[in-house]
Amino acid sequence: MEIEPESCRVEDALSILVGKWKPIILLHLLKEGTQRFSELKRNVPGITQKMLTKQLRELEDEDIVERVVYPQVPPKVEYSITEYGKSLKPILEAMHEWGTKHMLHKQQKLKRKES
Amino acid sequence: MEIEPESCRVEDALSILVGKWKPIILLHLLKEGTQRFSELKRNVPGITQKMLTKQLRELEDEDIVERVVYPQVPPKVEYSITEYGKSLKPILEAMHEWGTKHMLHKQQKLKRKES
DNA sequence: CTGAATCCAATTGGATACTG
DNA sequence: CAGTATCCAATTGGATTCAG
Repeated sequence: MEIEPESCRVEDALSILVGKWKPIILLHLLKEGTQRFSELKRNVPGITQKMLTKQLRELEDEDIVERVVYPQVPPKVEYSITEYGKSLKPILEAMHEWGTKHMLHKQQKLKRKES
Repeated sequence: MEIEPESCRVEDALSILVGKWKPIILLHLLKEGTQRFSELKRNVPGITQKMLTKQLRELEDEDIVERVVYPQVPPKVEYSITEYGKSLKPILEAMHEWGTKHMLHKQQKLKRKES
């Protein structure tokens, strides 16, 4: 089946995934299930609080991620993938698979250049 | 199958597709086959010469697009998707399909808010 | 613990003019 | 026709500080 360029919705899916940390955040939530803010922060090396908050908010706005606040002191906030969000899993897997092959492709290209 | 977040290659695939005009350029090349620079420019409404050049160069660097220059005056340059580049097609289709559903999802969410 | 606010650097995209 | 070059605006990401 052909996609008509005029009615292309690739960008709409793309915009959900772009953001320096979104794929890895999603993978963690898919793998470990519900996680607290601090757990995610620990699991995603290098991310700052601001960025983690921002990326989670954007995913929440698109109904990909659910945020549950426990009104207690100190605060406890849990994040998880929604059922709807899980529909992204095949796409993430396809991209991971393609990306893995592409890394090999680039390595081989580099080797050809060297010799 | 689970993707280990530590070895995630989603970003690598993502980086090929990101860029304001890349998906639509790829769709045109997939649909119409080989196209001249000026044809692409006409087919992608709103794009500037600079942007078209830049996006095509980036796709070429990743071996997704092939560029053939005919040494004549006035110049003629043809672009096409490589065989390797065609391996992206299933991903583009999956994203288009997901994106289409996501637009509906958002519309319905909006309607629920209104009522 | 979770996050908002501020300030700044880097990247990306666009308008325009010029060229072989 | 198919670019390059320059300048500028917008967006994105990061470091740091403050707060309930």
